[in-house]
Amino acid sequence: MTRSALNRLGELERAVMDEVWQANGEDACPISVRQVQGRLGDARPLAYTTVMTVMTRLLDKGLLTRTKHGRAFLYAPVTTRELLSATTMHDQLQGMDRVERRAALTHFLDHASAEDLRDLREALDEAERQLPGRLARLG
Amino acid sequence: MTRSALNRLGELERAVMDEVWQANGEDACPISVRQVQGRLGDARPLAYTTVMTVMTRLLDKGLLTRTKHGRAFLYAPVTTRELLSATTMHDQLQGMDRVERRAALTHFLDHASAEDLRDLREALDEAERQLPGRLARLG
DNA sequence: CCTCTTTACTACCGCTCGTAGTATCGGGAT
DNA sequence: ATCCCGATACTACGAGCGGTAGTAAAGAGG
Repeated sequence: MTRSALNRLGELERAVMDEVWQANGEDACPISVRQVQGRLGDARPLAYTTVMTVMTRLLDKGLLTRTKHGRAFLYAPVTTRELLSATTMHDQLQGMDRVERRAALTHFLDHASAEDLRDLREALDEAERQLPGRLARLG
Repeated sequence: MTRSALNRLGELERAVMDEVWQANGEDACPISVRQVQGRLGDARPLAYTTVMTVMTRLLDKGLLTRTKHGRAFLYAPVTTRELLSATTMHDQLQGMDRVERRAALTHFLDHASAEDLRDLREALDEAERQLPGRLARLG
């Protein structure tokens, strides 16, 4: 699951991942190709094989796992959307020096909603409470 | 400058943008194609026309501007790397409900360095100090 | 006017993604 | 045991993008 691969998901690939993630949230995972086709069906009528091809590609990219269940495979997401987003956010800061990172973070907050700022502060408090442990764990 | 276009920059396109940004930091902007070719040259020897093609594409994508200077065009970045990163970070939260956003932010902090957490807290303090003004400005 | 640099236009190849057909295979019903 | 149905594997194809660059044209300087 290369980092670059994750950001470069196609439109349909992303839509399929969203359906799988949503199914996961409804405890409807692992999920079959047929079911994903059904979920997409309302907005996007696609051939069964199209959905299967996309899901196989997502499997190759390491975003889905599958297990055989009877004659069919059932698919489940390898990671959560939230974790993936967080990783991509981090990637955006890669290769910057500290000054630039700060600037980027400041810009990020400049355009954040009041809700996000509040949530972020709480999460930050929590993260800092756990930081000593994390640093110790890292040596 | 579509959002999707920004995340989907190719390897060389990204390298060219980095050179232009760096030149900008050295007050060496606007910059010519020839100069960018020279900056890349050490690590990546490319034909002049290759660099020009890429810079024209970046112009089309809205990431560069140019002004004629004598017979040549001089290019300058439209936005900063930091702002672009911040925008992409925001994009990662798009389409999530509040619970998911919070989870994503928490994951983000879980993998942040101590330095980033410190910088983020300071930036957060600053952002919250300015928040009332921002909210008022938005109506 | 000739030459050198720069630009504009065009091209090509490899890869990815959306889309799907065909061939095959395995189970359940008869 | 056989036939059928649904699922999978394999293959394909066209559009678009990105890396790469050649060629033609245009303009400035000698």
